[in-house]
Formats: sequence, structure tokens, C-alpha cells
Amino acid sequence: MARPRSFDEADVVARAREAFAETGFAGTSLDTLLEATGLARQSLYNAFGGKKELFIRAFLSDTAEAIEAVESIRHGSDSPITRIRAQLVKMAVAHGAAQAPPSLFTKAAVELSARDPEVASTAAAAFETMRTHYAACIAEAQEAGEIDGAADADSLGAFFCAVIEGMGTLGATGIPRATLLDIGFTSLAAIPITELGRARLGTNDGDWS
Amino acid sequence: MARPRSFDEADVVARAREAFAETGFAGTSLDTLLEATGLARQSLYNAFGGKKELFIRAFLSDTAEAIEAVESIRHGSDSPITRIRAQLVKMAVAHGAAQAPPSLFTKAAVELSARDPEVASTAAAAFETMRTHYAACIAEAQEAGEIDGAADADSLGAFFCAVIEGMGTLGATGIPRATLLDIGFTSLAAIPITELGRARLGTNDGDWS
DNA sequence: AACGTTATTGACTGCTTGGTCTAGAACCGT
DNA sequence: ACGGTTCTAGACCAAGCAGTCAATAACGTT
Repeated sequence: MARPRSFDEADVVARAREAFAETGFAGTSLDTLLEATGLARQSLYNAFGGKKELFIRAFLSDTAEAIEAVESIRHGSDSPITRIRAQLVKMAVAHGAAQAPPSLFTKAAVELSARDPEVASTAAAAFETMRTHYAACIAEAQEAGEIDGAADADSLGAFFCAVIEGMGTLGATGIPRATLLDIGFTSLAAIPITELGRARLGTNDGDWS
Repeated sequence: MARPRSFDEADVVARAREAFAETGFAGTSLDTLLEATGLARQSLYNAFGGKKELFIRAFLSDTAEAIEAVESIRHGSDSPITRIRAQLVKMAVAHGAAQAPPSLFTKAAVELSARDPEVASTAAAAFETMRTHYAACIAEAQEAGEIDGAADADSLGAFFCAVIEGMGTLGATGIPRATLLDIGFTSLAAIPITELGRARLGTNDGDWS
């Protein structure tokens, strides 16, 4: 019936996400965006509506991905406490990569939350969801006897959200990966791990340099 | 010999800091800045050189203040472990204030570290200094018998830097103060506190709602 | 192969940006 | 009160900005 698009919408959003993550919303011009995505001015307006709308698309996409990454700790063949540690390691490695800008999720939350209620509430809701996932995994570990049943799973969940966000900010400044890993392992000490849990984790923290 | 300035330089930097903290570097126009500081265009250029230079001044000023706030935990009449807890509470309260934008220190680190090596290295050095202060306070607590001497003070120092940065990001999104306080208290559990230390802290976490 | 529909192209617009220039005002030491 | 120096005020500038428009190109359907 009509001329088909010469670009993949999801692909454009992904490229826009990279651009916005690097220079932020205000710091990324439309021209930069067009170059990064490869599409023409009017195509961007036809398909997305404008700069702000494309940004929101990219932001929501990144937020969904961040949530998904946390959600993944609820499944897996390893024991729950092991999965928590693995998540901390994964995040430390990701945020400790050289010249890795913070995720768009974090960047948008810091840049725009004060002025844009939509961004703020989306980010806040995302943290709430992440906290739930951590808490569920901790509760599972409690049922498995790896963590003291008296521990407050919700508090620990919020705590891990904060630690990982903190790693993101520190990592953005170029703090070495080893330090971030150290932070991750240190945060594990906030969990009252049982003898069984400790045995499941093993003594080996691994070599992540 | 000549006409004196009609403004206080430090005061202008302070006002600029608020403006930049609210809307970031790229998001704050020179006109906004002039309105916020109350000075005329040329005066800003005479006194500071330009937008970028004023930003750096504000950023450095905020960074120094952030470091000073952490440095303060090394002194005081309370016992070291008590001072650490008080610092966590102070940060949670500060970052949990309604409509409180993140500090310029944090905002600049997230917005510009990827592109501006000066900002990145300044922020990284600031974190290193903060870590040192935390570590020194923890070491003092170890000598006082409040914390297990086997604990790694440096690791705990970096850990608290991350927790507090995380509280800043979460707080920016509007997460309630109570949650931030919860995070602070939870993070305390990562410290191997001795019986004596626990007694010094008391059982009362206080009412901070 | 002709048509209707949609995508692309690039010129264009009005506004905002950071930064400069020039003229005049305010102050201090003498 | 005067002169030298510095500060301030507001007009000014070129470049960059987000967004629009009209003309053209590419496709699927019939």
C-alpha cells in the first residue's frame, strides 16, 4: 500500500539510547541524534514525534532492560545466595568497564528527575520493582536456609539497589573495576548468611581483575 | 583606585551551583545563570571567563564541601562508630528531602565524566579522599574495640561511598526518606561490630520520619 | 502500468545559544 | 574635583537549536 520504512524502529531506539547515555538529554542535539541513528530529520518526526518523545522511548527501553537484568536473579540453576553474588559481580564488571558511561536509566534519573515528574516516577517505580526482585531472591534464600530467616528481605532489597546505583556513579568517574568488585563483595556482608549459605558460596571469590 | 564589584564572588558561585545542580551543565543557559546570580553578562565574563569556567568553579566548590562533610566524621565527641551511623543518617535525610536535586558533585560526575576528563578525575579523586576519611574513622573504631580488627577498613570506606552515592540517585527520583534511612541502617550491618560497639550504638535507631 | 499512500530529502524558519563590543557609570587615591 | 581604572548595561553577532514544509521517491495493490 505504501512505501516501507528503511529503518528498524527498535534499532533506532537502541542507537538513540547510546547517544543519550553519552551526552544526556540537553547535551544531545537533534543533528547528533540523526547522525547516530542514520535517519533523516523528517523520518524521526514521523516515526517518534520529536526529540523528547524519542528520548522517552529510549529511556523506557533502557529501564525495562535494567529491570529485566535484576529480574533474572530469580531464576537459574545456582542457589539464590549465589545468584545474588553473581549479580553484584556482573554489575561491578559492567560499570567498571573503561570509558563506560552510566546507563541511560541512571543518567536520566539524575539529569531530569528534579524537573520531569514522568522520568522521576518511572525511575522510582523501577527501583521499587528491582527491590521486589532482590527481596524475593533473598526470601528464597531464607527458605533454603542460606540466609537467617530474621533478616528483612525488603530492606536488603532496597540496600542492594542503592549499592548498585552507587557503583554506577563511581564507575562513571573511572574508579577501577577492582574497587567496584570490592564494594560488591563488601556489601554481601550486610546479609546474615548462615553456615549453609556460606558453604554454598564457597570461599572462592574468584579472579575478576 | 577603581570601581568595586557589586557582587560577592563566592555568593555568585553558590547561586550558580544551585542553578547547575537543578538543570545540569548543558541544560542551564547563560540567561538562566544571569538571572539566578543577578549579575550582568559582561560581569560574569570579566569575573569568571565564561559558562564552562563558572561551572568548574561551582563544581569544585561543591566537591570540596562534599569532602568536608565526610571529613567531619573524623572529629567529634561521639564514639567513631556512632559518628559513622550519624553520617549515614545525615545523608539519608539530606537526599531524602522532597524536591531535592542531587548535589552538583553527583550531577556533574554523571553528566560529564564520560566526556570531560577533568570532571572525571576530580570526582574520582574526591571519592578516594572520602574513602580515606571513612577508612580512618573505621580504623579508629577498631582501635577503640568497636569494630572487629580483622575488618578491611579501606573496603568498607569504598563501600560507604557507594552506598551514599546510591542514596543520592535514589533520593533524586523521589524515593521516600524512610527508605533511604532504611538503606543506611542496613548498610551498617556490613560492618563487623563488636559487642562493645553495639553497646555504644545503643538499640535506638531514633525516629527520623 | 497506473494509483494511492507513505517515507525520504533537504531547504527553510524563527528562536535560543554562548560570547563580544561599545558606551557609560561608579569608585578610589590624589 | 578630577583622572585612571574597573565594573555594568544593553545592544549586537554568528552559530546552533528544534521543528516545519513542500517536493520527490519508493512501495503494494489493483
